[in-house]
Amino acid sequence: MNALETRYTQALRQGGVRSTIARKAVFSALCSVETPLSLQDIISRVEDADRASVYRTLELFEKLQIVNVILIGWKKQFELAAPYKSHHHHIHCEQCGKVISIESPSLEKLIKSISEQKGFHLHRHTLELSGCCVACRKSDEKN
Amino acid sequence: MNALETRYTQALRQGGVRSTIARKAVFSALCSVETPLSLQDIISRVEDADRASVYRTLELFEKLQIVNVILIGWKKQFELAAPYKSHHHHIHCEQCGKVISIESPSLEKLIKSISEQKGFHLHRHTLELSGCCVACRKSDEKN
DNA sequence: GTTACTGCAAATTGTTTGCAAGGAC
DNA sequence: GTCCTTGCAAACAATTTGCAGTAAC
Repeated sequence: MNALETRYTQALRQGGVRSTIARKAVFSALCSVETPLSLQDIISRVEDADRASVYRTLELFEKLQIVNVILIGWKKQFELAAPYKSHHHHIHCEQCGKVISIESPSLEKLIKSISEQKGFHLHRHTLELSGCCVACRKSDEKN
Repeated sequence: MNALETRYTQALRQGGVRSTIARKAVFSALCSVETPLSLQDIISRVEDADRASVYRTLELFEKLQIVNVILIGWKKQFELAAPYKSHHHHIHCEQCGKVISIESPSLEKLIKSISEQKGFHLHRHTLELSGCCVACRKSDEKN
């Protein structure tokens, strides 16, 4: 069992819930990819758990802050939250669908200070950018 | 017809689509509120349009950049985009559900410069914060 | 052994589609 | 008058729920 898995098991225990095969399967599916997955993606990758359990598991994981829900285009997608995966955001190309990650300490600092100004204690946040990548702009010029 | 409606009508024309009663009804519903609305909210507020038309209309509005789709908690929600409504983001309280708006030029500047660094031409972006507001923190302390 | 969790199947809710009729231009 | 758009109803897909059996602790 690696460090991530240990941390995951502890998180469940601290949340007062059991560590089960179905939950582990969902966690592993999310661990095995770099990009976010939709609910249907996860359901089709996870043989060891029923559809209903995947729904229940993701809802739980979101409460326990094991995963983040994000909206890419029109689709809700899931990915591991920090500290299971480093904290980051995404920018996705509307033309080719490519998704790349963004990490920016100064951005994080600014977001935190804005929420404090508003009197909030910040728990989580999501930022999604979309536009057109270099490659697509170049191929557009050619045509 | 006010300035917003004129702009809206022009946007449809420029998009090469017709200005219809159903579309106007959806637009008006979004104009009449301050906070974002879910699909079901919109369907129930709009008497003049069928469910199916609301779906088709929102898809169109998103393409034409008349509305933005955002994720608040688990729910996809819609609201008017700039310039129909000033560009802003949200912070919502996980306890009482209150949603307040955020406008920050320095944040916008930073986001723009980050996407340029990544070689992207930015079309749109969403930022959603969530946490706990002052009021809820105070009432928690009492209990 | 106890009780939380799961899978299954059914119920419910959300979304999309085809097509004839109606409305915008 | 043309053809885009709508409403309707039906098909389809996604999500939730109840419950008996199973597995975690």
